Amino acid sequence: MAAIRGARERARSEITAAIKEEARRQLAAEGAARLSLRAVARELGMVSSALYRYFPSRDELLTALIVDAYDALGAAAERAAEDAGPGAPAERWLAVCRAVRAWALAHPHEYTLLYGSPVPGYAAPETTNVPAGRAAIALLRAVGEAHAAGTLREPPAGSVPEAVLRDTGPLGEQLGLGLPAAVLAHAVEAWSQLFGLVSFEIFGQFNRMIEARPEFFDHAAARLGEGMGLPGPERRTARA
Amino acid sequence: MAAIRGARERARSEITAAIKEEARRQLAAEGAARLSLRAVARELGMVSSALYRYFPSRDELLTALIVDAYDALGAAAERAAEDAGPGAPAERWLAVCRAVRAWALAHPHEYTLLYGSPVPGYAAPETTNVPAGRAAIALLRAVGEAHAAGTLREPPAGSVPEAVLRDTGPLGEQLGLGLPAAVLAHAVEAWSQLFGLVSFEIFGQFNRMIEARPEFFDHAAARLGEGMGLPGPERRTARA
DNA sequence: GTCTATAGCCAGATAGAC
DNA sequence: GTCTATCTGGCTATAGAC
Repeated sequence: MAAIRGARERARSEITAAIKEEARRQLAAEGAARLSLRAVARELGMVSSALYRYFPSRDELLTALIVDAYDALGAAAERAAEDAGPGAPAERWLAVCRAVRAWALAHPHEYTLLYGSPVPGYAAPETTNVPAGRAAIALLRAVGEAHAAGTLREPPAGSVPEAVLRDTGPLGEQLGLGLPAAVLAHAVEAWSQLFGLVSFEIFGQFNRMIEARPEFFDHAAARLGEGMGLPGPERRTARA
Repeated sequence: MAAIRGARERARSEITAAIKEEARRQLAAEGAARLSLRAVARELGMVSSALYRYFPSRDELLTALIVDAYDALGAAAERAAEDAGPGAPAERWLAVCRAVRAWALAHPHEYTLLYGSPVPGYAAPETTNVPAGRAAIALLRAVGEAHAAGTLREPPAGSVPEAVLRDTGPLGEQLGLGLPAAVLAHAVEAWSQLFGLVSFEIFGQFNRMIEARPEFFDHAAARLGEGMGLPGPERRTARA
């Protein structure tokens, strides 16, 4: 009985995985807005109604794809942060930035699902919030480490508007990384700007303009880190 | 005869405008990927085949919408640059940034058409290139002015990778704004980062995180200008 | 330029047999 | 859990009358 349930559950999870895999292929070909349960079923040799046993609606399938993608991106970011090791926040920042870009280039359609245009008529449920935060937190840790070590150049007092601090203050407490509101404001700016760089590359805005994209990205991402106050490579030893 | 042709052409351009207007409404409701000639025709009380007299295919209609949107954004950016007047590049930079954001907020679905996910199966023709450049050029003029006035803090020699300079050098000559390759590299970085800020706001990534969005944007955009070497407001008089 | 009609497709979702 | 069948709607695009 237990064995049967085990076999059934394994079959179920294998079919679920196959559905998601095929759906990701369709994401590439048609885009999220035109993801079709019927087409997925057709490609898998199933009949469309059978799919409803695995995903109760098209939107649930979309949500599953989104959660998977956020988790994959988050895992890539966390791995890069760990590999970079502690003690060199600017290097770690850059490593995580590179990991984000590398993941986006390797999975452009999933990146598009996360950071491209919203899908009309679809609203992501709250369950996507935690996976969505993973990559951001991996980036913020590099800043948090520099702050904790006292090597972070902090924003001049009064330079960040009060209204913004009222947003980032509570956010910082919620994150629990010990980041002051002004630093977090700069970090959120850098975070969104980082995704501007990646999105422009993924969405083709650099076509016939920038060909040296890895170099361009590295340079821009490193400058983002500096702008946030991370100690530059040349300054690190002088301060340490 | 001439009057008849005039009337016919007026009717034609009025219908063309009505089609585009309705198509923009659909863009909002369904997204570019699901823009449907039939639905547009239905809403206008026309029959779908009649639309083909105005736009030979769905893609041509999409191209027309894209060109119109780039032109509207470019015009808004140029107007902001003119209103800001010469002599204060940082203010002009900020004014154009604000104009880009304001246009995006006022026309989120057209912004999405331009800077969101690519539409699967659609490739924009070359005719979109010139309109696409207008907003970027309006931004670059602020930098060019500071450079011409000698108030621009230029990137340290050797700080921008050679491979990037090989891209931005020819690009700068093509633009004819007299910008050195290294400055243009920083400008392209800032340009893409600016759109990162706008896209995150338009696409909802700041929901339940940043509420003071105008202040947040102004602060970030001004810092982008500073990072590009534009003279800060406090430094301007000291240098002039 | 607009119409009807048509070809040849596609979709999400449900009912009920097995 | 999968199947057939069905409902109800959608689409691009073309042919040919008017």
